[in-house]
This record gives sequence, structure tokens and C-alpha cells, in this order.
Amino acid sequence: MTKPARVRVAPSPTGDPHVGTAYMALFNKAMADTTGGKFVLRIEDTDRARYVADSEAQIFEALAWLSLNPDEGPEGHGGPGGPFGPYRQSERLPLYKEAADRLVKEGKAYRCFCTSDRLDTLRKIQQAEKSKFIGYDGLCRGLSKEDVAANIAAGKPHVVRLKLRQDNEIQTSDLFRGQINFIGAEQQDPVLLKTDLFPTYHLAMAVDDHAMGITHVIRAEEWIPSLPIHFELYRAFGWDAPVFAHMPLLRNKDKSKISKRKNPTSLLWYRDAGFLPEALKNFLGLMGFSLPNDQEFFSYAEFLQHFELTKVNIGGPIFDLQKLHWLNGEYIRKLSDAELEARLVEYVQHLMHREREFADLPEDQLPQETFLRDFEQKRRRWSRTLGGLAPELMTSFEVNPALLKPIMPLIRERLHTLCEAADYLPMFFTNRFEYTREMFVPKKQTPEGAVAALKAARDIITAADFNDPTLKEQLDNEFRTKAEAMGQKIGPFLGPLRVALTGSTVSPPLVESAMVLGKEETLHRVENALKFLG
RNA sequence: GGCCCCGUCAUCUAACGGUUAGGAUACUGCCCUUUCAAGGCAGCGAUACGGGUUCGAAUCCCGUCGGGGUCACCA
Repeated sequence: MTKPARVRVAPSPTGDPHVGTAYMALFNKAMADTTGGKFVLRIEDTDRARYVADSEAQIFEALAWLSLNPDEGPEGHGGPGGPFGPYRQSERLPLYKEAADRLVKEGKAYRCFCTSDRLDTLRKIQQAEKSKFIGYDGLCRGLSKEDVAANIAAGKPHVVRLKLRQDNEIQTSDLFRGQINFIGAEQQDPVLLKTDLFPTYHLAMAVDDHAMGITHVIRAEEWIPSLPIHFELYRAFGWDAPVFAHMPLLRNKDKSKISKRKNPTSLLWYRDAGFLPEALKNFLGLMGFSLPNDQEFFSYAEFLQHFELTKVNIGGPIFDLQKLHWLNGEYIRKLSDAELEARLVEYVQHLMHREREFADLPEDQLPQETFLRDFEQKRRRWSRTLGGLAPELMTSFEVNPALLKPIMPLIRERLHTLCEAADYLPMFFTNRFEYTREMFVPKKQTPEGAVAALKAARDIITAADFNDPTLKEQLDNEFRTKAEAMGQKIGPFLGPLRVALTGSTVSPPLVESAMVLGKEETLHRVENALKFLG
């Protein structure tokens, strides 16, 4: 067993909680839990321009939904607090200022008075000249003490930049990839402290990770290019650097970094779409990691039993919603009737109380990839259906808590996501169907045959005793016998009855559904249909 | 474009330097079937390419190609 690791996930509250945050949270938490360490949540709210007020609360909620709660983190929203707080960077501003000042005093950083305009122009010129080096030219490095003092006296705004070594190789390392070297001269002096006295990511990360005793920085691969900054920062401060481990980036189907346009990225979306948190977590655990013996299903506890950070596969995995869809179906099938019912009730309540359609892109911005687009369109339709059904369902449910129980076995194996219940649930709560004549006439069936079959079915149901324990077998047999007598196949024979009872050509098993509806309601629906067919 | 990372079926992945390169999703076919599912069986399908090292390479080395990330007073 290795030493207890202190790890963290550090999202910035700039929008919907991101699936990548959950991915990092999972592996960080696993690292903490397998070493007896601590998993810290730090809110990186240093960009006041992109700050979104309720984002932090949603991050908490999303992590809680996935049971990826931090051991330490900001207080509020049920956050745990902890001995290394505050855990919001906006509440730690003096620390960064102090750290930056220290580096300036020691000559390891300097004040830069260059304007954004100058920087933009500089960059444009470099790009126009096809310069290999694109970035800050270090103009203010050479400013004398007097110049700096004069500029400050004149009230010129400034930033603090780290004086990066420009001569030799900057050696960095990554747990998975080993040593990674960068040429100092190819790096630009990064901004540490912004004009508004907020730190940039680099400064805040180094100061906080050091102050919070972080031992392993497990973060996304996109940070590798800033490794020289981070190593040089630690060196400038004279601190030991933590172990850096850069996880592969989750990808879109086209292998680019996962993005909202091409894939759902919001955890709220996954919840809205009816994915189970344990399925999503399992799926995320499959990204870049595998358990022995081809084990694909695992609880978090099982994940921990086999988790080893060094076993991570660093090839960037494509986030395949289709496989998640399958996996989620497997998880749903494992739920007991009572559990599935509870999940559905919770889910429907969630839909009912939510204030907006989360992650709702305009139609023309839906993902191009067929499966994703179809899935999102269905999701919206399902969502609307269930949303509309919700008040009625919840009321009936409160009146009769046993209501859903008999339905669960009929729909469980038909669901991949909870929202797909919209295909099967409404028929048990309403008989106002919008069917068409065509729906009553399946393939290998005629309009006359359909009416005849429906009437025959009505007679059989009328004669049936719904209290008889062998009702199902009886109805099965009688339908079959009658169909045969009428020269019809059982499928086309029952088609019209299916539409009459369920309002759809697709439904849970018919006889069982009729039994849930009861004799009176079943006959009522058949009569309605016959009336409709004239 | 510079720098950096990565490269096993379409996708997620397995394989002490020795396997007919395994499993799963998806897809296809058959079976089951009262629609839709679920389930069962089967099929399709990969070591990017070229050089080395080695008795032997998916595995080690080099090159090429391909993909990705990054080049902000965003994280």
C-alpha cells in the first residue's frame, strides 16, 4: 500500500457540470480511497468574466448524484469544509498576491505593464511573419526599478509574470509518460497575477496544491503543454512538485476533445436523459481502465479493488453514448421491481420540478452524428411526454403507492434509460389516445379482419374472469384458438387489441397489461376503439 | 505552423518478448416470440506503415504516416 494520497478535482464554475469533471473526480477519488487519502474539491473561480452563479451548486449536486462526494471542499450546499480551507480560490486572493509579491521580490517574477492591445498586435505580427515563437516577447523583463516605480506611480495597471528560464531544457515528468522536456527559449513568460489581482490558473494551482498538501495532480492531458510553467513555478517557490498524472482526454466520435456541439457534456443532461449514476460511473471507469477477466460491470467498491493509477491506458477514448446506452439498460435490468419503481418515481419528480430543459441546444445545433441526434430528439420527446404525465402520475401514485409495482416487470427489460418509460407508462394512466385507423391494421391484416379480431377479443375478455389466477394462460389460449379459427396469425390478430388498449403499436406484453388495467377499463378501451373504427 | 502527447477490430478494451491476437458495444443472420424489447447461437471485424534488435515483436529501438492537445490578463 502506497502512502495516503491527497488529490483534488478543481472545476471552474463556468457552466453546466461537465462529464470530464466527473471523469477526473472518479479517478482522483479512487486514488484517495485506495491509499487511504483524501479527495478534495476546489472551486477555481478566478475568472469573474466567465463566472456562473449557480454553477457551483450544480457541481455539488452532480458529484453527489454520482456518489463522488469530496472529503474536503467548500462549505455551503452541504459541502464538507475541511482543514485546508477556504476551498474557493476567490476566497484565497491574499495568498496569491503574497506569493506573487514574493517571487517579484526574489527576482523570479516581474511586473509587466504591456497592454492587451500591444499583446494582440504582437501576436498578429508573429503570426503574419509565421514566426515559430508566438507569445510574449519579454519586453518588461528588462524594466529598471525606477521604470517600474514610475509606472506604478503613474497608476498604470500591470500583471505579474514568471521569469521562465530561457536557456536550458526544462525537465518535467508525468507519471504515465515519464520525462517530458521542453526548451526554455520556446516558452513565454506566463502571467501569474492578473491586473485585477486575481491569479491565473498556474499561480493559483501551484499555491493551492502546495498549501493543501496535494500529492498527486491527476488532471486532463490538455495540461501537458503547461507543465514547464508548473515545474518552474514550484522550483521558483522552492517547493517539491507533486506527482503529475495526465489522464487521456474524453473524445467526440471524430476524436476531437469532447465538446457540447458534438456530444452531450453536461452531467445534468445525463441525469435528464434517465441514465443511472452508477451506470455512468461504471462507464467512466471503463474509459482508459479495465478490470481483470474482461469484467465490464463493476461497482465502485469493485473498481477500487483493482484500481491502480499506473494501469491507466493513455490513448484517448471516444465517449460512445451507444455503449453507455446499453450499459445503462443492463443496470436497469438488474434493479428489483421496488428499486426500479423508486428510480422512476424519483426521475419523474425530477423532470416535474426542473425549471428548464437542461443542455437544450437549438435543433440546428444538435450533434450531426446520427445516433446522437436521434437520441437527443427522442430524449426531448420522452421528456415532454413524461413531463406532461408527471402531475397525474404523482397524484395517482400518492393515492395508491402500489400503483406502479405490477407495471415494473412489464417494462424493465424494455428500458435502456429511465426516460424511455415514456413509451410504456402513459397507457396505464390515460385512455385518451390519438390513434389512427391505419394503426389498427398491421401488416398481414385487413381493415375488416382488424374489426373482426377486435370484436372477437372483446367477447373473450367479456367472458373472462379477471380474478381467476390462471387468467393469463386462459386468455393466451383463447386468443390463440380464436385467431386460428379465424384463419389469422396471432400477431395480426392481437394487433388491433394492442392499439385499442395501449394507443400504440408498440407496448408492454398485452395480456399482462390488460390485467393491470382491469376488466372494466380494458373493455372500455376496446369499446372506444370499436366506436372509433365505426 | 512551432512544441508536446498518442496510435490493437467502427467503438471501449485484453494479451510475463512465444495466444488460431481474447472479451464487450455496434452491425448482420438464425433461434425464441403476441408488438417492441430482452435472451440464446453464429458471423463480420484490428496490432497504421517501413526498417531494425531477437530463434521469435502488438509488445523493445529508429523513421514515416495518421490523430489529438496546446500556443490568452480562460481554466
